[in-house]
Amino acid sequence: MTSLAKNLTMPAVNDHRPRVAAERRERMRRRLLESAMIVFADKGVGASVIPEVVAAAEVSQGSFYNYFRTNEELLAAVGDELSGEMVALIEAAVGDIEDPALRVATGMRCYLHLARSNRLLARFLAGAGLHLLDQQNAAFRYLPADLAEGQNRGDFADVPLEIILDIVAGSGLVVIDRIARGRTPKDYPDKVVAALLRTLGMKVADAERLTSQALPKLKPTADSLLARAQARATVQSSADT
Amino acid sequence: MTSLAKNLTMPAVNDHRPRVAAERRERMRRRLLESAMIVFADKGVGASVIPEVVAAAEVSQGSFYNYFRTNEELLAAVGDELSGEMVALIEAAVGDIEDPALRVATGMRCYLHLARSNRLLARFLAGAGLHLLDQQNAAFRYLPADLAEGQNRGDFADVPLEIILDIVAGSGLVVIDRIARGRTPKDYPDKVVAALLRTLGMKVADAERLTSQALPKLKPTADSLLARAQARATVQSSADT
Amino acid sequence: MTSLAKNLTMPAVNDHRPRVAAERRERMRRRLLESAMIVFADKGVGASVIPEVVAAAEVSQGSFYNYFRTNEELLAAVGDELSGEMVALIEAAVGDIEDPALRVATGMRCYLHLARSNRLLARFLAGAGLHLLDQQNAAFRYLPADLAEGQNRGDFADVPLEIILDIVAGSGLVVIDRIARGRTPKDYPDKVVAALLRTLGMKVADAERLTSQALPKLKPTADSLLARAQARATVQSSADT
Amino acid sequence: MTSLAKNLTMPAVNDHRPRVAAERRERMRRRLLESAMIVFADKGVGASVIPEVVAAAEVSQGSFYNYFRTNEELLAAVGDELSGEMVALIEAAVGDIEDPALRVATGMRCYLHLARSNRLLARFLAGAGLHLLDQQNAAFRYLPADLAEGQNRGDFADVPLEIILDIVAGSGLVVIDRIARGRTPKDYPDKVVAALLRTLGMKVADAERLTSQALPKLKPTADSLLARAQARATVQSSADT
DNA sequence: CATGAATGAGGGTTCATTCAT
DNA sequence: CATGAATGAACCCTCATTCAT
Repeated sequence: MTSLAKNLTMPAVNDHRPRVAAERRERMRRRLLESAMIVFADKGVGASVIPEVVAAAEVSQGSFYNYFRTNEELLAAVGDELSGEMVALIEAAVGDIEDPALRVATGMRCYLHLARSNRLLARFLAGAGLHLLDQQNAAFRYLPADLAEGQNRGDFADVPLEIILDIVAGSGLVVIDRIARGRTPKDYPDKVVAALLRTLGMKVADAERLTSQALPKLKPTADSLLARAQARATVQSSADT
Repeated sequence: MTSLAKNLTMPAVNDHRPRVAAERRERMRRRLLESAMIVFADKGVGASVIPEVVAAAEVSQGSFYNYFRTNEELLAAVGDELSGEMVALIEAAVGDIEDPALRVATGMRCYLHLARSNRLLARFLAGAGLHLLDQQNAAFRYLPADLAEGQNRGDFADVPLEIILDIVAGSGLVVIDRIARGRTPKDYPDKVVAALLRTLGMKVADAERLTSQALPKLKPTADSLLARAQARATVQSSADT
Repeated sequence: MTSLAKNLTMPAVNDHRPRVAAERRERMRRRLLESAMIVFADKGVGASVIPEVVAAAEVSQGSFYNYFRTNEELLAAVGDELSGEMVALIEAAVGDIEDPALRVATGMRCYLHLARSNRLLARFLAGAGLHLLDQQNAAFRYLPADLAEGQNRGDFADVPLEIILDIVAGSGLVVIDRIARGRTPKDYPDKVVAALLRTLGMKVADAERLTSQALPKLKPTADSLLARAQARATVQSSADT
Repeated sequence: MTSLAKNLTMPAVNDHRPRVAAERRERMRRRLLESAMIVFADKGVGASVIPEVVAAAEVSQGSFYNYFRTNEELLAAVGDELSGEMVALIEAAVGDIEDPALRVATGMRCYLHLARSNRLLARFLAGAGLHLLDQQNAAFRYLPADLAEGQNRGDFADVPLEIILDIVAGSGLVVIDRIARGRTPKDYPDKVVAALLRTLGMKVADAERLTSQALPKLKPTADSLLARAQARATVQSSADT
């Protein structure tokens, strides 16, 4: 690229500084989000993370307040970012599935498998408990419509869907807590989802069939919060030992 | 030794002193537990209740430490007491039921209805989140055996019970959170339990049938923590308005 | 003893109760002093002994205040009692010695050997530091006169005695601290006293001679604070291991 | 890189910001050390100085913990600083003296005279009691070697030096306590040192001769902790009257 | 915008002391 | 007198937040 081309595509030479500044700002924000996710996963969302976050991010106390004003704002930011990344991953995996029952089943399996392959995520979500149920739980952006569609097609029985949603949310929480704590078998998520399909009125065998197909790989991109925080957390905890 | 001699050597058999002291101590402990339950219900289980508990109980800070040494000890005491009271109430209601499926269904309905009729309890349990799942959740003392029995008799399908337990726990949590938050229809608990019976592999109609029978009244005694704390909390919140 | 004889020697039957009471009171006081000596030896005289003292003495908090009103009063009582016992023991051992220089030397050796054979005493005195220098330091009731007498007879050089007293006091303190801390050779006290005789202007050889004679045994009676507290402390610390 | 280029790429070389910050931090630290020395001198080393130090330094409680984390750390810092200043002063005064006996004698005299001319120092050291004997007591960095040298040259008798060190330490403590408490004659330190030389086996006359020479002035610099704390303490105690 | 010191509020805990029984 | 619960003052410490540089 010649310097002429450069001048054509980029506004002006004195726009250089602001852009660099914006990039630096963005890098900083991401460092903070990574650290925050790790610390929230460690200590839960209830309490006093700022000191540890700034320490982990190697940032001054004062700087923190240039990015987030309260604990809650920080938590919300982490929750939003994670929610977005999870939805994107799962959407990519299930968007093409026509059958609503299979789409629901596969989506839920993806969600749980994702947590199972990213322990930091599981610990964060478990630590968040009921705090993030509405915003973050990817489920609730798509699930209602899919369930209704499945019900219309007769795949699910005629049961009240709001109650299904509550049960799905609660199951997700406890199941992810179990995943966060320790060793769960590889097919644990699948069995949970099969059970939830039964809750929807499916027969045992049908539920089993819908949850035993191979799943697509869910791979967060290298610059995602999911990937970066997981990497850092892994490094740290091995360093601890 | 004649009773005359006894009167000469022992100063009037005033063994009522220890007894009255023990009673006072017990009353104080109960005052603290009531206040603690109320405060936990307000602020959640995670953090810093002692100052508020002390204020609510109108007791000095120092006194608190004559009874409980940490936040956790206090929480455990409240949890134990509530757990005991709930188990006693529910046991009384379902102990005589022979059919395991009906017993499970009725027990769960009692649990949720109890929370629905005692908002303070619901708020406490919701605030406790995952913290008390093992100890307090009355469910897990009886549920496993009842489920196994039901499965043996063929009332439930042949599904993995550990997963059922996770789903029951999670559902309980979120459902109670919803109850704690606001207006839920009178039959909300029953519908939830019907859904959980489906999770166990029951047919829709059977599940419905098992959850539509009249329930026995669950009435905590007047000196129970459930009743006393609820009474105090109601008084306070009306006073607040 | 017949009951007649009893009536003759003892004031009257209704004096019986007060005497018993006084004895109980005295026993209690001694229990407290023992415990206090042990606790002071453990934690030093500076701080917060009352809770541990009442625990060690197995007495209620309230009772304590029937005997001592403050920390200092308690410390003073222990100091007085120990001081008295030590003076009595040492006086018994050196009272008959005519030669003032030998009397001084032997007295000081007794003092240090006593501390060396009663580690609890050493730890108490070391912990007391400068707090008890005037009252407790047995030395200062007799030393001035003995020193003056020795100086008059020409055994000691013509040196200012107040300064000698300061040095003796200070040496005593640090030496006892060393004894309290750990292993000191058996003749450590003797060498210290020899050094102090040199401070008084004696020749090296003379000092050595005066401090190498056999010492009388110093044996606290079984009901002395020295003996009882030492016994209890030994029991406790072996129980700890 | 020319200095022109430098000016373009680096924002005005404002590396004075860190420097001025470090200076402010250092001033604060010194304020705290001054106050701490004064408070330790008042209440002794054992206990609970932080609130008073904070008050004396007119600093918030929170600030204190930006500098020292515990009572002990604070004490150690004061002790280290004082130790360093005292050693420097005395070293300057005696470093050139060839004769070991004279060096020892002069060093000890300096130490005591310094305490006598700085009552705050005397009170601090007396309050420290046995706590700082090893670290702070300037003596013990140089004394052993000097004593050994003197012994080799035949200036001191052949006596066990460890015992001498104990006696010197103890004497120092009690003597400084006396100085701290009240009026001592101007030559009190000299007489003490003469006595200690006798302890080393010197003749009365020799000891006297070595301790009667004029001493160099020991003048702490105006920005030393010794000088500044003394100044502040004097101001305060006159203000109290 | 980054920095990091200063702040003050708040929480946790211990202890000497009092007092009803 | 013995008891032990109740008290409140005092201490230790952490943290969110602000602000000068």
